[in-house]
Amino acid sequence: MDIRTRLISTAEQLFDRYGFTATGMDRLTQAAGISSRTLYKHVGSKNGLMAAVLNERDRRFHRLVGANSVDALFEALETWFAREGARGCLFLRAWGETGGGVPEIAEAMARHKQRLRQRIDEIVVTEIGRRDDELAEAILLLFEGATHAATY
Amino acid sequence: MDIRTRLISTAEQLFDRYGFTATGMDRLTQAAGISSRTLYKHVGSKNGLMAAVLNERDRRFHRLVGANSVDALFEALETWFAREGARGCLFLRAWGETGGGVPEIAEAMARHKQRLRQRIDEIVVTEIGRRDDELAEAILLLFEGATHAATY
DNA sequence: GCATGGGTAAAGTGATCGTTTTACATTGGG
DNA sequence: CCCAATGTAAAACGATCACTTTACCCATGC
Repeated sequence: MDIRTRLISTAEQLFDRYGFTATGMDRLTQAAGISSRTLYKHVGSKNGLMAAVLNERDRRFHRLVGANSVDALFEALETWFAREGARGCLFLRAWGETGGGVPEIAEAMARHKQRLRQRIDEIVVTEIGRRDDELAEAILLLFEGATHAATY
Repeated sequence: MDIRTRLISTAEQLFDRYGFTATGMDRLTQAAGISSRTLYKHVGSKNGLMAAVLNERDRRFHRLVGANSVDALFEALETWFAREGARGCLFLRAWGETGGGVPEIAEAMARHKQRLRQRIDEIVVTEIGRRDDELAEAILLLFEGATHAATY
């Protein structure tokens, strides 16, 4: 596997499982099996790594959630939980742990949520044949609620 | 104001605003205007402080959410946001930042979520005159969804 | 045939972490 | 009157933080 891919995938697991701030770079390099020098050549900084992890997760998320029905959307979410566990939205968690003060992370989170909302808008259109902002909002709330309630 | 109260209320604000792990004890003692020795006499450790903050927040939360209609429940939530801002569920955030590995924190979070569910069960009974687990679950999802979607 | 790019290992940077310790004020009750 | 409780200020604790540096290895390609 490509070094950068392995790094980001390892980091995603550790960040998700133990938290961003609580996960140190030493633990990260050791788990990924690379030297710290290589890590910094690839992602520049811890914040850079966090942003890279989020952006990669966003791509993977939207690959899974490509369905065009509400049922399929929530089935995809359950598949995600079964595969990777449910510990809340990693984007919100990253944003919260950094106090919203890291631009690259705040942007990654904003982009992700915007795309999620767009995806739901599209699903609503294919389901009922027209836009419906209130319906889309309700589905978004249920989706977000399921994401977080699944942790307990 | 009582020292312990001031400490816990200050800590709640800083934890909420900047994250638990990212908030150091120096910053905390300085903001609360007490010495670190006094802090440790009162709460024992940082984990103890986090648990104390969560338990105090749980009490405050249920004092606000004492309503007995669904509308009043969500109005209370909006009041909460207006007063303190919306940065996601502080219990889930604490649990996530500690990887679920601190018993006092995991228990505080479990207790809070259990009480929330009970509160919703009671509201359902007063609204429709009988228990309805599926309805309660749906309301819980919407509540959890609103809590987190309000951050963006 | 050797320069170059991409990797490793490991020590070192200064800062900051949570926590404890030392030494000293203040204050209320027996 | 003094003892015990409760507070402060400030230094010190070792550990760990994110990150950089030094020195070296090894392949690939001109």
